[in-house]
Amino acid sequence: MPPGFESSRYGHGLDLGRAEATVLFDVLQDCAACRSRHAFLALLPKLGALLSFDHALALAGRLDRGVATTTDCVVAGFPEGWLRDYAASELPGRDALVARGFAGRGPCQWSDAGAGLEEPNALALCRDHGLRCGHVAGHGPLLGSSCSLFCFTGTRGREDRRTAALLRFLTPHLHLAFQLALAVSEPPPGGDAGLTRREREVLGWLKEGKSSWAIGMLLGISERTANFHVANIMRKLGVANRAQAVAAAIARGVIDAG
Amino acid sequence: MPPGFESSRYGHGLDLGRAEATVLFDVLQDCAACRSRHAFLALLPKLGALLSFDHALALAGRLDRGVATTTDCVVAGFPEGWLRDYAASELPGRDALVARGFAGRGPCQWSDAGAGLEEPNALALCRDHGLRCGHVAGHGPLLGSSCSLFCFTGTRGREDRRTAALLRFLTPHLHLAFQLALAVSEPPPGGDAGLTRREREVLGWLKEGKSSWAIGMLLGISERTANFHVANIMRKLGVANRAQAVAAAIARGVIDAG
DNA sequence: TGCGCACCTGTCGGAACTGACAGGCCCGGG
DNA sequence: CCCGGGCCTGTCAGTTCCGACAGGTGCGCA
Repeated sequence: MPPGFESSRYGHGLDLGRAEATVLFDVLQDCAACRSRHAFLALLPKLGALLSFDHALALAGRLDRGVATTTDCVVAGFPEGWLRDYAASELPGRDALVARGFAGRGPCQWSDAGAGLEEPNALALCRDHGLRCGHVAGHGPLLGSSCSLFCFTGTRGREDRRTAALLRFLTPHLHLAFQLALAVSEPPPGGDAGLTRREREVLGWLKEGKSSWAIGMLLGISERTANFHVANIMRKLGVANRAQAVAAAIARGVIDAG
Repeated sequence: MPPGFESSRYGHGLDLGRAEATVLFDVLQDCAACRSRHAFLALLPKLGALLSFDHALALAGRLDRGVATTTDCVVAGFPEGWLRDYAASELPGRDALVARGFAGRGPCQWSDAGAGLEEPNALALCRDHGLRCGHVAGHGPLLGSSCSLFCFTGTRGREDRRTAALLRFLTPHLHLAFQLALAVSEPPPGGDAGLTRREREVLGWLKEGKSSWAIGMLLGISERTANFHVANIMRKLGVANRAQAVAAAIARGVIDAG
């Protein structure tokens, strides 16, 4: 009998009631179906039944040698004042909470964040704005190179091990949902750009660093024809050279990075 | 009160018992934490408690103008004979079940697959090998361009609407788990290849199709120095030219396709 | 039968890339 | 203090790319 069965409640270590289990299933379904910023935004309030918070914030970005760079964000109900003060502060780019989140070091809550959290961080600013409780959880890069950070805060809220366990469970799903939302919300302009099979084939060899002559050999056509295909590829993708063509083709999913 | 609460069982439309709900949570946690083919393989048997099957198969590939190409697969317990016969048949590359799955057209089971499913497909072959029940579910490209297909079959098994609903719920999570497993199981050789900040900066402009002269302008250095950085990038990545450098950098996650 | 399209081939010249030479400045660690 | 590394600059020769010219074949469709 699996360990979870010993408890009268559900989820390994999550200690969920029946209503919460149903909400969680709902949220997980939404996570996998998240295809826009709006869908992601709509997903956040549902978490309120599980985590109990007033405001939520999701950041996407990168962590490079300990320095966190934010590239995108979705805000759900954070106070205007807080946002303004945060932007005006020295925090953006140096917030230790963000760096910790992007590193995927596990959830962290206001009550335990004080100890062991480097300065500067947004904790004091949150308390100044009356956001007395909160959780931050993040995730490192997964399918792609982008990290995520999720912050749930407000005047009330539970800060216990159960909530931490729930966040630990949810964060990877939220990360994937967020990445999906951001990836799909900016759809590649023009899909596959109407590239022909031959042109995709040529792109595949361009990606491998082959010269026109080599591509001609590989495809059994003349070097000139390989050049002809490359020119058409560049024209259709609207790019200036082969390097950009490869990047654009990968970005649009015409070929994969492999 | 959300609709799910009206039922004495859990999950919107999934109609799960307590034990099944716990298994499902467990599986979902594993999905988000899946980092290797082995982890994905270990995840499949757990589904047995929910779907009841003997053999499982996961395919990754692409769908191009209705033609499915399989690039990778993970097999859990399929009979040797079946695999041999399938490989020897005309099916690989033309199996309508695979094409349907890669198109993400929703789960499909043996009992209803006969009607409306194009030929050729693997159904007859499965029945020949005594695999009398089964489900196929697939998913289109999500974070990346790769599609997934999951096949659960055996001599026994439920083929009802509840199982279909469960598969519909699970498939996106399985797809992401599978993509994660494949993406991470072949780690980029050498990580960031020891590229310096400047070199990553140059790569970012290469990706945009800038010439050496333009990169020099943009970075406030001479054209020659830009060339110097490009040469070092190509040497470190072990590639032949800029186009391949861009592809390799994206594949390794040094820069993103953006 | 004509039309569009994918695919193929050729030449030419200027621009860009690639690799190898040789050197300079600045900074941190042994 | 020297050494290594990141970063910067230069020259030179050979290769490759890129755009624009002008064509040919085969296939499906109206």
